[in-house]
Amino acid sequence: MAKSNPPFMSGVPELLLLRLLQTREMYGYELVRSIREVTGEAISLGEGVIYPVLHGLERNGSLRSKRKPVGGRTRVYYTLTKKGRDRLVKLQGDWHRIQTGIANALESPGHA
Amino acid sequence: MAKSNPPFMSGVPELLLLRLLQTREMYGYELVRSIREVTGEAISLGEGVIYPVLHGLERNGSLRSKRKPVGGRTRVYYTLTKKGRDRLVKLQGDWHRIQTGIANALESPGHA
DNA sequence: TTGTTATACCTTTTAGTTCGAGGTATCCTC
DNA sequence: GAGGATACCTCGAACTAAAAGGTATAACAA
Repeated sequence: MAKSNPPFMSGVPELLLLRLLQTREMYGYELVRSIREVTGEAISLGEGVIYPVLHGLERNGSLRSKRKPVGGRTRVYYTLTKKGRDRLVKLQGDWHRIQTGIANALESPGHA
Repeated sequence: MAKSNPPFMSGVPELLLLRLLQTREMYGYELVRSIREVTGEAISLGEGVIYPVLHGLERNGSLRSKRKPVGGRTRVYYTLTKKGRDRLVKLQGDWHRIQTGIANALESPGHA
């Protein structure tokens, strides 16, 4: 891994993409900006992260894409498939579990 | 990365170790079990993860170690240094930020 | 006393992610 | 016509964590 956005993420890009696409279809460049907004600037993922993940999700059947020409440029819009929705539910559950586990660890006694 | 404990962790081992050592000094093998307990089984980190992180933290001055022979075996106890305490504060802040950002992303509208 | 489980340390290999930088091309504004 | 924003993409480097393997002592059971 590398060093910005501080650590603590792995699978997070995937989770965020699926979550955003649950609301409506979106294209890559748009998703890059959306992630910054939606997370209140807490998380910022570059195109070099987003596109590969998008392609991977499409390859494994979680997403479907369709190209739309918009004013000379082409946008590639992504939509969730059934499999993608299932995957999202799973990841949300995982995240919740981990997040709760860490919260427990951080709260316990020892603010000595 | 790999695939168990589900994803979503990176820097998490370090955070948990520092947090546990904030309470009291502990040795490696003990930390491995403690992490399972404290996180309510949500997170399980093997020795292959813990020891290297411990050594890294000591190398960079976040931890100090001392060997104690206990009934024939030797235990290596770790304690937080000033630098380690600072590091913990930083990581907790990072975690909080990320965690909040993701919570925002997951809650927003779109439960369509 | 032999075998197994638990304690306790450790390293190496492998697999996987993310980041950053770079690359192309169109459109719009100044 | 230059520069910035839009829009797609790929590759290489850096880093992580996971899994598996390795040593050795202690404790307990068969």
